[in-house]
Amino acid sequence: MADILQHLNKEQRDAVEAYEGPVMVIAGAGSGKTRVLTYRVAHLLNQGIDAFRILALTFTNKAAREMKERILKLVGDGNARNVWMGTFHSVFARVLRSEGHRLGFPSNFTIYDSDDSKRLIKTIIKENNLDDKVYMPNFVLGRISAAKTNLITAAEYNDSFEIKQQDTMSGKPLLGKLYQVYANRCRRASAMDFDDLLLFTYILLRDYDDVLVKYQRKFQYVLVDEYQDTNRVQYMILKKLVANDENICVVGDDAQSIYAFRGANIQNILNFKNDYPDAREFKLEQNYRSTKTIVKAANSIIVNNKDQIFKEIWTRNDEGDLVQVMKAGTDIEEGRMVANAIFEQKMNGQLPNDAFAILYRTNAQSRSIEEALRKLNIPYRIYGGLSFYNRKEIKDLLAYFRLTVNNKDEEALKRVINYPARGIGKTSLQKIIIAADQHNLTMWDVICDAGKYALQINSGTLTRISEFVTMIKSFSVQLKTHSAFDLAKLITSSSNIRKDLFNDKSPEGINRYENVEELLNAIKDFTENEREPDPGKDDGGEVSENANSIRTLDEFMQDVALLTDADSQDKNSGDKVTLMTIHAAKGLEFPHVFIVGIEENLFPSIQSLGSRQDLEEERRLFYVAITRAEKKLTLSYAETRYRWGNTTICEPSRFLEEIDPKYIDFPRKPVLRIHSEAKTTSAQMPVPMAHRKLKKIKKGIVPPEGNGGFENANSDKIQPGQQVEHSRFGKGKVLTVEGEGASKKAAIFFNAVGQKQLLLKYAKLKIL
DNA sequence: ACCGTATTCAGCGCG
DNA sequence: TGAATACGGT
Repeated sequence: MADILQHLNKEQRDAVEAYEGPVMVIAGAGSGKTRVLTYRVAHLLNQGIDAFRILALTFTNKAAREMKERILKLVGDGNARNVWMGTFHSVFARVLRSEGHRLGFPSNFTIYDSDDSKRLIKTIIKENNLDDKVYMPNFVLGRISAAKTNLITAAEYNDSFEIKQQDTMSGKPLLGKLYQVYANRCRRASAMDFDDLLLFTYILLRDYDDVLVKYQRKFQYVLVDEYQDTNRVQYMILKKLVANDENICVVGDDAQSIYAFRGANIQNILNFKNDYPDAREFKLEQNYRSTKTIVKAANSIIVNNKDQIFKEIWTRNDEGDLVQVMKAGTDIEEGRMVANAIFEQKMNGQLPNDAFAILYRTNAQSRSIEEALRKLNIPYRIYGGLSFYNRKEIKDLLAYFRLTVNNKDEEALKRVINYPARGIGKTSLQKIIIAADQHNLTMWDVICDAGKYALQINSGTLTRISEFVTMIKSFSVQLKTHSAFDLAKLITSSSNIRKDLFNDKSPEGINRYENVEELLNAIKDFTENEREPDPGKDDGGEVSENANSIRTLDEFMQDVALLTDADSQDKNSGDKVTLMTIHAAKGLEFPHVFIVGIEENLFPSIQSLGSRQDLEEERRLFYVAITRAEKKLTLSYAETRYRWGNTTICEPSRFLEEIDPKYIDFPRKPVLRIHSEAKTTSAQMPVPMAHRKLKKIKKGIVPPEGNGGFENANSDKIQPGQQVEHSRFGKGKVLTVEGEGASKKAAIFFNAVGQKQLLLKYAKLKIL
């Protein structure tokens, strides 16, 4: 048992063995981060520490599940099952179910997903007769979310003179009011949004000593994965939880922080040592994933960032192939080149499809790639599209379940009161909402007693409303007496959802019907499977009070809001090429990786060019993308790209120049690559012509190509000793020139940014 | 109440 | 371009 540590290298072992006190592990890409976490938990268990006292927080549910499996394998006995493991949201949602009553929330509170939040905020904006061009729902939600993430409640938001002034100056003085109304509505509906799960947890720990003490005792050892992507409220929760023993271990990589745009605070990792002066820090710098070439290429990119913890990732793996760069005329051609390259590499290496991943910056880029793959009959799977739980039919059915569990859930009520159509239309609904507001009641209260509120709804509609209420009530009373599956089945039929979907015989309709069946199957599985031991019950927790009783629908609904596609996705995986955004690829690895669309204004994204921080986040994103590759990395860019219905001219990304050219294999001539397609398409001919024509049209929008004397045509003339000026790096001196033709490169020392290796083919240099 | 047409918008997305 | 929503006519 003790020799599990033999599987670890020195640094990993040190990090695992230092199990008391604050520890930070800076784990470079592919350095065995997950390994350290799993072994650390295993090690804690082997030290005799009670599994119920260990809390491991992960970034996704999937990561939690996988980690749990690995630990179970390592430790052997089932004890590891009792470790609290999950995302911040799922763990603290459970805490809130048992403690939330102190804040006025019942244990059956609903969790609003972002869709619910958006509908609600839209409703509120409309109710207040505000212009949704000024108060754009997404923007308003963003503000509210940011406030919650930074521990600012609605009351505090409205009390803050500074915030008020800021909002007034930006022409949106009513943001505070909207926040307040939104919060009131959530509360009235006994609902929390995702941010509330964290904010209320923090408030609970801050204001209720007994709660704080209870959970400090419960969570004696806390581990946090992907610490670089935690935000302020998560940070504060952790700080509260571990304040006594400081047995906290955070694992992360500042170089892979890619979620600052939604509030992740990279300072959490950079400041860890200030927060915990006794903290021990371990760096995992040996990469086990990628070839030397890939590791070094990645390093040469990330050094361009200023904000980072110094580390040097290295590997004992083979040198490997050079990073291949492909240049395409158009996005269509880029797709073809990638598909052809995969086809070739598959043949040459006898590789399965799932050895390949194609990563892109934006979802919109997947289309041209998909088409090309389809033409070559290469099976693929796209991640990040509409997830199962986001489908309309699933949400509709879940809304019935939600309303059954929590009658106050207004977003659910609005969703299903007239679906399937039962003649309770928009106007009637509006009247109900107004009455609810006037009497400060929930919509449910109003429709329960519809006669009482002088709604001015005609009697036929009133009858239908009362039938609806009766139906939902009949579901609610069966919650505790029927299994989740039985009740779900009943609801599906009694609500007429089953009939409604069954009658639709279009292919989409059939698909929807099947999806509903699939959800019911999932509930059946849930009903039949044993309940996980619930560590939420007081210490020990082995025997929960209902251990032998049936599993009910409200139990099922507790988990479902926090599930995502990841759960339903892996089972039907099969041998397919993976297509996903780089964000979605975090934490994954593939033998062969293609990163497409490496162009200025796309990657880095045009929105990131304004600030150094944003640009550095894009660079980290590129770093993450590169480090997904194990064996071979291929980068591609197109000279023109169809975007928003227009063809735009593209320049290769600055990131391409930043890669040390000695790791790059240069663009192949498109002619070589598309010959196999020559007979099936005529697209290659028009390309250059269309290209030229568009250049003229777009001249005003696209950065001038001449670039004020910054040409790359004069690469022949560049010689050591010359003073040159670069369009971005400024003035510098040429140190060496090597290579020939396309691979000709120069080492140049720039006054502003230091020494750079530049590929003269790309570099826009002016000789001074 | 419902359906077809006009308009708008377009970055990544954990829970 | 095309998806999602708002609007206006029946």
